[in-house]
Amino acid sequence: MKSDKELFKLHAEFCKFMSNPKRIEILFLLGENEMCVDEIASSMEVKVPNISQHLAVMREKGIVVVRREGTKMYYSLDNPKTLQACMIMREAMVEQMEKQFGKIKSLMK
Amino acid sequence: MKSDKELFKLHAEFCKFMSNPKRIEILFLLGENEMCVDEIASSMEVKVPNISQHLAVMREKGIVVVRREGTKMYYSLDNPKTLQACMIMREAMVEQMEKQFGKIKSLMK
DNA sequence: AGAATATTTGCAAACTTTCGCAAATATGAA
DNA sequence: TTCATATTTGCGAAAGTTTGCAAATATTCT
Repeated sequence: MKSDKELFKLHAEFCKFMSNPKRIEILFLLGENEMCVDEIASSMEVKVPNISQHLAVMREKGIVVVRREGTKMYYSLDNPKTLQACMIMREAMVEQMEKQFGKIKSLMK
Repeated sequence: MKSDKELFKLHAEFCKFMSNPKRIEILFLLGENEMCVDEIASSMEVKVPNISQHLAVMREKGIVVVRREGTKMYYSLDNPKTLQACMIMREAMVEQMEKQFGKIKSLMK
């Protein structure tokens, strides 16, 4: 009863990382390759401190893990399920958009 | 290039509904049964206007659909994939917690 | 030790989210 | 039409998020 609420709260906290477009982009990037902070930042065309802050959020939740190599910090996904779930959400979104409009037609091709 | 960013933004907007524990609880409830607003509210022990606001968020994104029957509004999930993705996220979270701590032991049983 | 490179942290400003409460709206019945 | 029930909307306060920039820290190389 009480612990259900606690579990939904943890679940929402865990999912919060997906509520930001940059963090979703990071998730997809790291799904392909382990990358260091400035590689992610330059690949996304975003300032390094901002990326570092988003990575800190993802690290706290255990979405990404980090490995040091000299002065560089290499980030990668801790569990492929996070990306898998995120991809299914995207499928649901695309199906939803197809149902309602032709929104995607201009974006996807 | 530009449209990738646009797509990540839409994706994050779509996923935002999962960043709130009450909306996750609603998703799980509606996964079992179609329900009307005050059934959801009393089952969750939350005020009706608050539930109605969360349902409006989920309706906007196309997570839930609604059907009127007299004075009652019956809500249900539009696409089972949203619940499926949310469940995979929960599995990832539980696996993550198991890796790090014994957090779940006290909550799950 | 000092310089160079890579990353993180702190902080303030702007913006967004959540919630409770009262009021508005919609339907059905008397 | 008036009343009762069910749901939504508007609004304001409190709390939380995102970003940029400067400063702090960590590692390596000379």
